[in-house]
Amino acid sequence: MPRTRSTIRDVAREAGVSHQTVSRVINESAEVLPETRARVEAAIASLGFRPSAIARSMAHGRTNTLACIAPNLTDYTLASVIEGAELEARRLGYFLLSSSANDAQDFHALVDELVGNRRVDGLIVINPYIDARYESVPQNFPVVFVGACSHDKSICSVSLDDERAAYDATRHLIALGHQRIAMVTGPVEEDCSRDRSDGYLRALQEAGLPVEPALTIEGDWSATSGKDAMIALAQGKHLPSAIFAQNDRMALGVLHTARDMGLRIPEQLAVIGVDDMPLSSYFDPPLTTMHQDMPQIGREATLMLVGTINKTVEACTQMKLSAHLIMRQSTSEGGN
Amino acid sequence: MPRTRSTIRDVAREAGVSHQTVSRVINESAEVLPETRARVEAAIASLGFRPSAIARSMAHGRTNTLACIAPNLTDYTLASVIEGAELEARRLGYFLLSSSANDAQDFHALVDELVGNRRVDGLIVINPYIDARYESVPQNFPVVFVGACSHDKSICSVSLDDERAAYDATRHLIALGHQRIAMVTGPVEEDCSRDRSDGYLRALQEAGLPVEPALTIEGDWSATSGKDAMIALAQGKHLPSAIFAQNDRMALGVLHTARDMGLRIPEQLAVIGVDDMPLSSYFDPPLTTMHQDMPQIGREATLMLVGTINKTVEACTQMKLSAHLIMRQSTSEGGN
DNA sequence: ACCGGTCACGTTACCGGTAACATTATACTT
DNA sequence: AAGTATAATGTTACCGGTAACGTGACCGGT
Repeated sequence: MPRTRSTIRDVAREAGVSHQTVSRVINESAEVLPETRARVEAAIASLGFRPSAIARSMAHGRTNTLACIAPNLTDYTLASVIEGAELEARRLGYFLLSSSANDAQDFHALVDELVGNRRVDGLIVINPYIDARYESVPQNFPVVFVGACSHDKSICSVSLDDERAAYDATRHLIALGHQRIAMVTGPVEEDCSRDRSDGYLRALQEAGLPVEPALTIEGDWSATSGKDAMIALAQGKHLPSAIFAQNDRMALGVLHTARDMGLRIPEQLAVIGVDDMPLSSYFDPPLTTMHQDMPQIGREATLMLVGTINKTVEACTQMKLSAHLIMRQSTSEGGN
Repeated sequence: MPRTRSTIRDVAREAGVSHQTVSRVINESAEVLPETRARVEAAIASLGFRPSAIARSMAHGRTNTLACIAPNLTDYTLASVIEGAELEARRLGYFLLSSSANDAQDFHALVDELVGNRRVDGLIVINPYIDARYESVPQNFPVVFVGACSHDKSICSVSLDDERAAYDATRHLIALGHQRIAMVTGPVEEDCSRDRSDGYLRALQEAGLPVEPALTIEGDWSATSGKDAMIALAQGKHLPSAIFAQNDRMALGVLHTARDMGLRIPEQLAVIGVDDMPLSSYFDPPLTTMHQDMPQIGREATLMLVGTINKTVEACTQMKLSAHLIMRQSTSEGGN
C-alpha cells in the first residue's frame, strides 16, 4: 500500500500514457483505443487509484453536495423527509449534508457557511417560516423549501396539501355524525398550521356547522401541548364530541389525557391526527390519522432541486402531495 | 454583485498586495502590518470574498467533513445520536454527511465512496454489527463505532453500558417483588442485544431467581415484535408478572397487547423498557424505562473521532455511558 | 561602514483533477 | 502525390487556495 493515494499522473506513468488519457478513461469522455484503455485500467487497478472528488470540484466549480437544513433531525416527520432526500440525492450522484438550525440567526449563519464557504450546489430547507428564511438565501441560489408553500409563487416548494388533508380529516368526523368538533392547531405563525385550520373551517362551513372559536386551541406540535389542549377543552361548558389534532403527537397527548379523565374513546370522544407515524397504530386506541408520505416529499424536493441546479426545470414549482385517511379505532369502533 | 465569486487574487489586486498576504490575513498565520491588514479586510468586505473550502481541501488534503453511516435516519435513537454528532462536529469545524445503509453490501459501497472518492476525514458508524462492518473500512482510517463495542479492543467505540442498563432494569423489577420476569430481546445476532440479555441474567442469578428460557422471546426492536412477544408469552402455561423489553418500542407493543388482553398494568403485569423516547411518558400507562442520553453518545463519538484524526487521542478507546432509571406507572402505581 | 538577523511581503510551485488546444499518424479525396 | 479531414493522444493552463522560499528594508552590534 502506498503511503499516499495515487493520482491520475501516477496512473499515467504506470500505463505509459499522458494523464489526460487517464482522465478520458475514467470519464469515458472521448474515444480511447481499447488497448490503451486496457493498459490504463490495469494501472488503475494495480495502484488502487480513486479519483478525488475534491479535485473534481475544484476543476468543475461544483461540489455534488446538497445541504438540508431543518429545525432538528430527530422529529420523525423531519427525519423521514431527510431520509427520502438523502436516498434520492445519492441516486442522483450527490451527497446530502443535514444540519439543524433552530432560530433565524443560526439558520442565517449556517446558510452563509454552506453556500459561502462550502459551496454546496443547492439547499433543501425544511422550515415552517419560509418567507423569513428565504431572505437568508442568496439571490438565484438553488433552494427548495419543504413543509409549506409561500404566497410568493417564485419560491420552489414541496409540501403536503395541508388544507386538503385537514378538510378530509374534518369531513371524516362530520360523516361519523359529529357536530361539535374541536381542533388543536400547531403554532399560528406557521403557514402549515394555518392551512390546516383553513381546511377544518371549510369542512365545517360546507356542512353548515357553526364555528365555535372556543373549540380551537393552539398547540406547538408536542404531545404535551395536546395534553394541555385537552385540559383546556375539558374546562369549557361542555365537551366536543370529536377532536381534530393537527398532528399525531398532539393527538396522542389528547388521547392520553382524555383516558385519564375517564372518557371512553371513541364513544365519548373521537380523535383524529395527521402524519401517521409508525407508533400511531400502537396508541390506545390506535389512532385514526391522515397518512402522508414524508420520504416521498424528500425525494420530490431533491428532484426539484437538482432540476433547478441543472436548469432542466425551467420555472419554479410549488408541489403539493396529498394525504389519505387511515381509519383506526380512535374515531370509530369498527375502524380497522 | 459579481457574476462569479471573487478569489484571493481579486482581493489582492483590489488591496494592492500579493495573494499570499491575503492568505495571511484570512488565516492570521503570520504578522501583517495593521495598515496592510486593514486594506485587505476592506477589499474582502467590498468584494464579498469568502474563502473556498474546496480549494483549502485541495491544498491541505483534508476535507473537514465527517460521515455518519446508520441503518436508517428515522429511528429516534439513531437520529438523536446523529443530531448530537452533527452539532458537536460543527462546533469543531466539521460538517457531517449522514447516510443510511441497510446491509453489508450497501455499507461497503458507501464507505468506498465516502473514503475513496469524497475523502472524508473520518467515519462514525452506528451499527450493531461492528466486527463485520469493520472489515469494510480501510486500515488505519479514523473510525468510531456507536451502539455496541467490539471484543477487539483496538476498535474505538462509544455506546450505552448495555449490560448494566439491563441489569438495573431487571433489578428494579426484582425490587418490586417480581419473581417471574420475562424478557423481549432485540435480534440475537446484535451484540447490544446480547449484552442486555447478559445483564438480565446476571440480575436474576444474583437474586437467586430461576432462569426460565421460555420467558425470553426474541424481537426485532419494532413495536410489532413486542406485540408478537406478548402473544407468545400469553400462550405459555402461566404469565410472568413482569416483562423487561430491551427497548421502548417493543415495550409499547407489549403494553398495547396486554391491555387488549384485558390485563391491568402494572397490577397484573409490570413492563419496563430501555431508551426513554419522548413519547414514552404518553404511553398508557406511562412507561418506566432506562433513560439513555443519545445526543451525548453522538457528541462523545465525534470528539473521539476528531481526537483520532488529529492524533491527540493516542490509543483507541471504548467508552460506555450509563443509563438511569425513569420510574413511571408501567411498573408501579406510585411511580412518578 | 560592514555584517547578520528579522520583519513584512512577494514569487513560485503545488494539491489533483478538467478544458482547450496542439500534435501526430492514418485514411480519404481528387 | 499532394491536400485535408479525423481519430488518438500529448501539452499547457487553470480552478483557488497553501507552503516554502526569496527579497528588500531596516535594525543593532562592532
